[in-house]
Amino acid sequence: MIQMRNTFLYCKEKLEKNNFRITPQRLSVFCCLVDSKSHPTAEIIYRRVRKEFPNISFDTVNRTLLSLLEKGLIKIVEGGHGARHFDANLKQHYHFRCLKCKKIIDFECIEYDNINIPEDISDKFHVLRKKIILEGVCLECLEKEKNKDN
Amino acid sequence: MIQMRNTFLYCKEKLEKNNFRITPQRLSVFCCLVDSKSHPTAEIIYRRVRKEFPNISFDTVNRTLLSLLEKGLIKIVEGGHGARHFDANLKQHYHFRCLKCKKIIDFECIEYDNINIPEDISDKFHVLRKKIILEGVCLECLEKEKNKDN
DNA sequence: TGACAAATAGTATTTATTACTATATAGTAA
DNA sequence: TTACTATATAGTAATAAATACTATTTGTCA
Repeated sequence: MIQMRNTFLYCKEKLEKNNFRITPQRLSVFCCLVDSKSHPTAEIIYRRVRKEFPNISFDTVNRTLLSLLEKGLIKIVEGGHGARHFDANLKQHYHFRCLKCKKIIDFECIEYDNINIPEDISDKFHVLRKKIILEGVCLECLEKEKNKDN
Repeated sequence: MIQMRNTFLYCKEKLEKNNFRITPQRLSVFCCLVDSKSHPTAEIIYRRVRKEFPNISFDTVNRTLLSLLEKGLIKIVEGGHGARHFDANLKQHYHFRCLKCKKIIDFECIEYDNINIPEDISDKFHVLRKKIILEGVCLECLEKEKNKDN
């Protein structure tokens, strides 16, 4: 994310621009995700926000995430299994998924930024975005495999 | 799929090569998916196979799909929502997803086949495959939108 | 043909997602 | 500052998807 002065101000501004009411819960959920370097699930965000708002409900967290998603303020990172992950990094980027430990790594790539949309697709569909996911095994998991075999 | 003599023989052969026991249920599930042009969910396959095996259990269908997946005989097509979809088309191809009606369209693309793996990724990970998903709105849904507005 | 590892049916459990309703609150305008 | 109202929230329930369990059955191979 373009080096921001302050998560709180960034979030507040974004919410205002998108006609959201500024509630402490909503700000907290949004800030929590923006500050997160990984890709938390709704459940994880729920647990974190509860430290600040002990009786926030899961529904509020989830609903907030879905409404932020709808306005394009956050994105979903598909894990390929289990609960969905959220991501507040709006800069074009791609993901590597480890099939063993399920970790998801972000990366940027100019080549990928510039790939074309095939004509037979752009003829028939209005393409809004692209997702590129590389799948494989991370070095840690490869090591573990090796040790097992010996 | 490379024009196959016969779905049944194709499936049987693949199962044998991968040390699967040849059970009628397993063959039926696999054939059902291979014959499907779309990307059915486990639930859909379950309903279809039940016509042939009225008391097959959902667990058997799902377990079969997961074991085929593990051996690389089939793939998962992520819908981005709801239940996961399966695909027996092993030829490298990509997907367009309509964000409105959720339909998933296959397409092939030589440019995409040839994109490189960034060095900083191939250094740190053992990449096995890539997924490219284009997202947007299909023409049918665009039309529906227009009609609504008027 | 008999033995046995593996697969299945039937069902239960867990996990993830979405929905509901009474109450509370942010934003607005008097 | 206060009162109003649409929206958001807490608490909980319901639905949907994925996985797990066990007694029984069935492929496979000797």
